[in-house]
Amino acid sequence: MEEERYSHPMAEGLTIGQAAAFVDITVKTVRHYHRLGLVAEPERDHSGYRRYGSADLLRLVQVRALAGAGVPLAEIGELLDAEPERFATALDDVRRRLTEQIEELMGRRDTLHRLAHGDRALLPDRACAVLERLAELDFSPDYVTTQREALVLSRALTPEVFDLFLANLEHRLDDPEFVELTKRGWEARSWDPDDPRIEELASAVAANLLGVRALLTLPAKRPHGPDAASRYGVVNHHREDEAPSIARLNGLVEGHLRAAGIDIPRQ
Amino acid sequence: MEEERYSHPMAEGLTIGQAAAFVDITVKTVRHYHRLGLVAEPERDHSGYRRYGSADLLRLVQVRALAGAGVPLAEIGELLDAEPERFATALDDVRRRLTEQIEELMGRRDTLHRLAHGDRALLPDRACAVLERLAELDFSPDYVTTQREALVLSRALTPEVFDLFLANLEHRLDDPEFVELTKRGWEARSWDPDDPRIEELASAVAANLLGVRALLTLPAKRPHGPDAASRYGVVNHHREDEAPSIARLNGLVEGHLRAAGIDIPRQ
DNA sequence: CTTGACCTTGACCTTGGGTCAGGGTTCACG
DNA sequence: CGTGAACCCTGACCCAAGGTCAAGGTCAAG
Repeated sequence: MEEERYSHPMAEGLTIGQAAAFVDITVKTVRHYHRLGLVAEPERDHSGYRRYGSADLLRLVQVRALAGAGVPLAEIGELLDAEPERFATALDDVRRRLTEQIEELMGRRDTLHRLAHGDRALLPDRACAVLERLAELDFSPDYVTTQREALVLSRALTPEVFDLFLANLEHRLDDPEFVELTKRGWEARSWDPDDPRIEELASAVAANLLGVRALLTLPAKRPHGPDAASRYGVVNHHREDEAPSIARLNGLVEGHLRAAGIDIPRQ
Repeated sequence: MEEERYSHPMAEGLTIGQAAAFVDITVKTVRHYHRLGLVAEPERDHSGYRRYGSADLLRLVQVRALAGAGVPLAEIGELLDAEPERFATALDDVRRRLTEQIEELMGRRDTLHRLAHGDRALLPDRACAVLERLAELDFSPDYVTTQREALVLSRALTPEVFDLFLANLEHRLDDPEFVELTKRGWEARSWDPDDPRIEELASAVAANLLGVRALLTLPAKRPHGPDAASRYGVVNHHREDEAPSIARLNGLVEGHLRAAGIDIPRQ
């Protein structure tokens, strides 16, 4: 009776396809595990097919459970061959890693949520409020967008002056003259860079700004490092390339302010 | 003043390293995004360095937010260039995917938790209870292990007989004679396969089993397909290769049962 | 005797980058 | 006015964890 069992070549175990279905993975994955030495190669039958016995299947189940939990394949081998206590410790480790991953993903989901509902991902609430106020004051959407971008850049590149920038916007928006001058400045985008009205406007803007000198004073703790200047440059001259007239306007205003003793970084 | 800006080659924007630090990624990653066309290559300065302006930085921030949320890089490009409403829909989609991922990870963590606390990942509670009972009845740990493996295999490979297998164990463990015979059977592992005591033991075991014929009747719904026999074989002859005497004992018991009219699959 | 479903090996593709090699640029210090 | 450190450039290869394709052998059923 038993000899018959061994003389029947087909019954010596499961084929790779059956074994793979057993642990719910693909045939290719099983072979991958063999190549990595994670699961020993089983005996082959007379035609070269792998034949899986119970021990192989159990091993596959164990490997799959760990791999499915995110344990790198390279670690699974030694882990399964370790003593029970080390195994238990390692399992706990894996569980902690999983928990961390879950929390990180939840954080990302929140970020995305905020991204979907405006710019709350990139800017603090105070800045969002200012942007909403800009829209209420009937500034053009393009202007609001440009200011939003400038805020984002300032926050990231020159955090020391971000608060100053924000405070400026917050306070100046209460000043109807400033609002009016700024809207006119935005219209200047379409002017010729040599338009004489630009100089006039620059003088008016500078005078208005100089009305509250406290808001023009950079913090004593000036930024450091050789890239400080280029960071200022990126923020200060954001989008100027789109409108040369604006570049000229800004340059003139800066000149006025410097002439009045205000410390404005060059570039 | 402005000419000076443009005549100063170094101030035309941030270098790749500064830009990368800005969005908190590596230089290599930024270049990777360029190669994928996700972020347009910025202008180069006179020495061939990439120089990043505000628009580039904003784009990098957006790309990073999406990539960080798990959106495949290949999709990010068209997503960012899509109209706002399609973008919003896509964002919602991404959020759903993230939620799914989180739930899957939590499921894995649970699985791992059960894996760490015994075999509850692989076996139903009823089976775990039986295994605990085996330990209480003072069966050797090796025997318990072997039975556990047999249960796992049976559940996966021959689910139609798994319940029968389990019911058998549950009921027979109340029978002191069965317990005694089984322990003796386990000791037979170390006997010579030709030991005459094996035949004796096989008769006793068969007689005991035949005491409750209901537990020996396979379900009418027998398994299907050409691999049914090999599946039975794997379960029935699990670990026999380790002890030829056990193989002989099992064979003899099967013979007795068949002689008594019990339907036992061959192989 | 053919058909279709398996099995075998081997070589290359994928994603999101990391690492190495070989060379050019810029900057601050002495 | 060097010189060293810290950048930058390109290009080529490497990783996990498999997937896909190719070219052929094997098996059971009609």
